[in-house]
Amino acid sequence: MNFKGTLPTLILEALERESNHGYRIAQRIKERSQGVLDFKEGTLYPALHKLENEGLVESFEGIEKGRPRRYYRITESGHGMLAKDRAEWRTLSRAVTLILGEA
Amino acid sequence: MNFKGTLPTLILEALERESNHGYRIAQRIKERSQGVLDFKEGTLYPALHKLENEGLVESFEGIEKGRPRRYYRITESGHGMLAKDRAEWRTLSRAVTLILGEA
DNA sequence: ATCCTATGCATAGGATAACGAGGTATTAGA
DNA sequence: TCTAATACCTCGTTATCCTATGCATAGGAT
Repeated sequence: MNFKGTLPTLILEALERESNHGYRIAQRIKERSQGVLDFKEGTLYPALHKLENEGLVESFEGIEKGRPRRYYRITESGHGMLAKDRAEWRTLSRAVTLILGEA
Repeated sequence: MNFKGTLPTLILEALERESNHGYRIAQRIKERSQGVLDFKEGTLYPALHKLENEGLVESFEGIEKGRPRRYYRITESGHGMLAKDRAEWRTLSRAVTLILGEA
């Protein structure tokens, strides 16, 4: 089960405190949502590349367990975008909840 | 500003108490969300036709101010779907709010 | 020793949702 | 008379997500 349009925001949130690599970001989203949100790899990696193209995240190479990993870190503009996205999420979710009934 | 994937649910909700025609449904969604949600006609009518194809709403012809209008009413299965959609909305919005922070 | 699962990254093809732009037509008011 | 609002509709484009697939390695089970 997933929520269209929220993935970029959730990725930025995942990178807010610490840099991470793609696979771990996806796991983190799943865990933090208690298994509800589960974005697939075919969705995650293109989204990550897009965020990088837009300058909202940067990637660098790291090594974990002797093997190369592609790590991502959030940029300045990424922090700004996250703040906007959070505000937008609140506005929209309140609007829908207003109509469908209290959560 | 809009929320991908919520339109069918919002349409069903709009028809829950009273039948209505397309244009009025869109206005209702906008009003009830205090102007936040604003689905365009190019989105609304195809969504309405799809719901009809799926048997979740039925249409009939009515007359308002001497001119024909296409009215929609929610069906039995439409009510069932609305209940499911409401539950799903709560699950998903809670999951996202859990990650992004309280509304 | 081999197989499966999980990890980890990536792309291709298809479905769906929404948007903008355009078309048609009527009514009410300036 | 012209414009805005009402009312319905379709088409082409873009974005998002999914499934399927490919490649590769590590660790545990058989």
